[in-house]
Amino acid sequence: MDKRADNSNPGEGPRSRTADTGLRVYDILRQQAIEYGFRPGERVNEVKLAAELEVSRTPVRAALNRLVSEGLLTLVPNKGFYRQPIDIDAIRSLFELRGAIETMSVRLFCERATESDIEALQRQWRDFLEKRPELAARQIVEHDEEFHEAIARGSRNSEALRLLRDINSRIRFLRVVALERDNCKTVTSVEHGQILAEMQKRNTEAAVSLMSRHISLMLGDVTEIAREAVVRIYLGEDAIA
Amino acid sequence: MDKRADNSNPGEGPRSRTADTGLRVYDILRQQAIEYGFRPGERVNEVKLAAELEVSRTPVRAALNRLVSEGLLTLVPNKGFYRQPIDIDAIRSLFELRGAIETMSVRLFCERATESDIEALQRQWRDFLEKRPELAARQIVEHDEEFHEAIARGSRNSEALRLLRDINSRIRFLRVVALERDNCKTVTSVEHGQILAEMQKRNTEAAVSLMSRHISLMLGDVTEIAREAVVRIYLGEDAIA
DNA sequence: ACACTTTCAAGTGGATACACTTTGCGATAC
DNA sequence: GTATCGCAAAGTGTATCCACTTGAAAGTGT
Repeated sequence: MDKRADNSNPGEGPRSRTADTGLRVYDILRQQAIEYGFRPGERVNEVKLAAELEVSRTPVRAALNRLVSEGLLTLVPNKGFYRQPIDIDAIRSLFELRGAIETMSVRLFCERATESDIEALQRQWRDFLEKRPELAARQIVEHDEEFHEAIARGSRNSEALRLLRDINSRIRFLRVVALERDNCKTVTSVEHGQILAEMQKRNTEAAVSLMSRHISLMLGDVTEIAREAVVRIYLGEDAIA
Repeated sequence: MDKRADNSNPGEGPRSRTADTGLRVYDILRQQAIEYGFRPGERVNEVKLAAELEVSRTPVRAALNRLVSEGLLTLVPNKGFYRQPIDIDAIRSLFELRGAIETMSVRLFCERATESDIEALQRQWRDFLEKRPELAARQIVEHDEEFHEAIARGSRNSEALRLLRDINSRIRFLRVVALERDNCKTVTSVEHGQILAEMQKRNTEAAVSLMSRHISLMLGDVTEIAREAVVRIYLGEDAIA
C-alpha cells in the first residue's frame, strides 16, 4: 500500500527524500541563528551546514533566504550569508518597538478579550508562579514571552502577535543573559499579576501604564548586557566547534 | 584581458550569468506581489515565472522564500507558493499596528530629531503641497508614506523604520483604492502640517494625539475598501495575462 | 626584503537533472 | 450513467553540476 515503505530507512541509505526536509532545516537553522550558534558577524558556510545536516545546499539556502527577511541574517552578494552582528542600536530599537506593540496589545486586550481569555491567562500566570522557583533563566524568559504573547493573542491582532514573536526571538538571548546576570528574577511575576488584575477590571489606561513601565524597566543598560552577551557567545559552555 | 568579454551578449545568447540576477528577480517579484500581480489566494507558478523572467527556478524560489517571511506569500508543502489572500482581519491588524508604530515614532521624533531633520521634513511637506494637485492617487500615497517614513527616520529607531516600510508596502494597494474611491484627497496634507508644527515645538503629547487621530481616520470601512480592491484586482486595467 | 602578479582552492550563484506528489482525465467496471 | 481506478502531465522539492568571484598563498621581478 504505502509506496514509500522503502523509506523507513533503517540504517543509512539515501535518507528518505520527499520528507519535510525543508521545514526541518529551517527550524534548526532558525534556532541556531537565534541562539547565536552562528557568531555575530560571522559568515555562514552553506556547504558546511549542508554537510552537517546531511542535506544538499538547496534547502539550506532556502532557509537562509527566509532568515534574511526575518532580520537574523544579511546577504552580501558573492560573499554569502552573515549572522547579523550585535548592534546596540538595533537592539534598543527592538526593545522600544516591543514596548509600542505591547502597550497596543494591552489596550486592545482590554477592549476585546473574552472572559475565558482572561481566565486562561490567569491560570497560566498561576502555573508559572508555582513552577518558577525551579526554572532556569531560559525557561523564565520563555514563560514571560508566553504571557505577553497570550495578551497579544487576546488583543485579536494577528500581525501584532506575529511580530511580537519575531522580536522576542531576536532579543531572547540578550534577555536570558540579562536575567542571569542580575537575578531580579522575582519582579516580573508580580507585575504580571498587577497588569492582569487591571485588565480583568477592564481598566485600560491603568493596565497600559503598568505595561509601559513593566517593559521599559527591562531595557536597563543595553550596552552592558550586550557586552556580557558577547562574552557568553564566544566563551559559552556550548561552544562546540 | 576581460575574461567575460563573450558575455557582452549582443543578441540572445546564454544571457550574462554572474549578474545581480537574484536581487533583480527579488525586486520584481516583490513588486508584483505587492501590486497583486498575483491574485489573492492564487498559486504562484515557479516554472512560468522563471520562463517570463528568463532565469532558472533557483533565483525565483529564493525570492519567493523571502516573500514568505515577509508575509506576502505562504508556502504549502508539495503544493507551492500562494499569494496571501485579502484577509480583512489581517488588514485591520496591519492598520492598527501601523498606528502603534507611528505614534511611537512621533514621540521619539520629538525627543530625538535634530533641527535639520525638522527643516528637511518641512521642505518635503511644502514640496508635496505644491505638487499635489497634479498627482494621481498612487503618487499621493507614496508621498504620504515618505512623510511618515521620514518621521520614523528622525525617531532614530531603525527597526521601526524597517517595519513601517514593510507594512506600508502591504497595505499600499488598499490605500490607493480607498483614495481613488472617495477622493478625500485634501485632508492629509493639512494634518501633516499640524503634526509638523507640534513636533517643531516639541509638543510631544499634542503631536502624538494628532498623529493618532490622523491614522485612525484612514482606517474607515476596511471591509468596503477590501471589496472594492478585489474588484479592481480582478477587473483591473492592467490585467495582463 | 618588498611589492606586484599568478595561480589556485574554497565558496557562492545560477542552471539543470531527477525523484516524488498532486491532479485532471479517460477508461473500465458496475 | 456513475463511480472508481489508473495513468500521465504538470509542478514541486532536492540534489548535483558548472561558471564565476573572492581571497590568499606562492612565486617573480626589482
